[in-house]
Amino acid sequence: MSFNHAVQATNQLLDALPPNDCEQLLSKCEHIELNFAEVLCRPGERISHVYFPTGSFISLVTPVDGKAGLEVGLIGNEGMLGLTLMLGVDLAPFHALVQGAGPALRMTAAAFLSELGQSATLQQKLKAYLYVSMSQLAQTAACTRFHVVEARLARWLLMTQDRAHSNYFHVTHVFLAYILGVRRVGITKAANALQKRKLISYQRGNITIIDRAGLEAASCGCYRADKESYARILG
Amino acid sequence: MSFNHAVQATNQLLDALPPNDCEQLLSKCEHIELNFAEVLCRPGERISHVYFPTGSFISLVTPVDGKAGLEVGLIGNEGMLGLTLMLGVDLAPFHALVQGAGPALRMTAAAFLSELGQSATLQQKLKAYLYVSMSQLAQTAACTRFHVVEARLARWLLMTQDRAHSNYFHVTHVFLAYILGVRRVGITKAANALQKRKLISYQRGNITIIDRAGLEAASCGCYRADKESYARILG
DNA sequence: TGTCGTCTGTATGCTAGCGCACGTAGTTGG
DNA sequence: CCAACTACGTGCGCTAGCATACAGACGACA
Repeated sequence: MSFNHAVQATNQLLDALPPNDCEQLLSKCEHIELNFAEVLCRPGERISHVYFPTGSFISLVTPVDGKAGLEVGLIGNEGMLGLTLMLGVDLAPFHALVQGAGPALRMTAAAFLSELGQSATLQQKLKAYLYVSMSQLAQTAACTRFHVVEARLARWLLMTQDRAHSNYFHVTHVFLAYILGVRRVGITKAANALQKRKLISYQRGNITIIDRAGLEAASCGCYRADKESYARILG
Repeated sequence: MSFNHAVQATNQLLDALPPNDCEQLLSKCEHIELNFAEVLCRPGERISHVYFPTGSFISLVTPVDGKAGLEVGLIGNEGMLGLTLMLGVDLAPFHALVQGAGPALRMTAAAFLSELGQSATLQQKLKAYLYVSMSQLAQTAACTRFHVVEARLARWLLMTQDRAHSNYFHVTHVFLAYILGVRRVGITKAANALQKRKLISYQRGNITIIDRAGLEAASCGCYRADKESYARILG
């Protein structure tokens, strides 16, 4: 089966820059391919590179009590990984793992910081993106506390569909359980419920979104809230 | 009963600045008194002032589904409110309400931004503080998901004791329930359990921490994690 | 001193999600 | 073609926390 990504050539943060800045930045980037489940950084470790996903997407997970975890961010071609470098701290705050394989642009931390000093527009954009990331982190915290697994799953599928730029992607129940901080069985039940309602189809990790509108209705308001937050600040 | 605050004269972020920068900043501040339960800003609204608590502390709450809420940050004299201004966005991301009455330093948003441009040290400190705030936000998200109310309450009491600079402070069960995103009855039970274990004493909103070490043992690891995060980045 | 409002304690029935264990269906590979 | 592995489905007993309701306790103030 083909993965059918409508791969985006570039990254929205970079696209928004003046042509000169953008070209300059691209000249410092290398094109790489991210592999599924690849770990790009671990909490507390040095950040060696920043990543601008183009056709891939990355999950930020905060580990808890050694074993469990909770996703606190999802980065597609609308964002970047390594943002915290611009706060003058070169330690990664979260676990970053590749959720959707595909192309990305990569840059060394040093090059990134140097470029950041050159382009005021880049700086401004990234600050805005950081603000949005914080808002979404808080939103996720609240969502995780108050909403049932089924709604949270629906939200996650929508967010992922947006970042995969495809109605098809691959992710197992075990993985989802880790991401959402619940048991695998909880995901199985929720996914089944969504499937019975003809919103998605699901077999051995291959997810297809069938009814996007229905899925939005099944999700909690957090999905919409996130989109609005993004649009208001970066739109 | 006296509130017995060992009131700190100043704010740690300001104290860490070179004397000149600090004086300059203080000259732009006004000394004010924050009242209990006072709302300093609402999500989506313009930020008019930034606040540096000295003897007071402030709770950041993200509202959810109109009614409920969840605390995503706690600001004492180790931090400040209005940090996001330095990201070039003048909209408040959260609800800020005064949790502990007392003195604070206040500055207009415009003055803050202007001063920020003058002092590189201030900028660097605040960026580091922002990084820590983000880490703690993620920690709170995970904590809220995985830890039981009793442990979360213990953590909150410790965090608050640190910021109140006193083993005595005032907060009702209803308030705590809102902050921790649980029912009031859940707080009642948890607080009772802690009281029976002689870790705190509690009557009509008047809390006294009796056994700090015991409380630390009763809390989840998140309290320690937060402190370590703060110490590593800002210590 | 009584009354009212605020704060805390307790009871009952309910549900989402947990831990554990086992069963089943596709997939891969010798 | 069989074995091993991966991924999904189900069942059972359990617990934390939910919603609601009501009762007692303390304090302020008339």
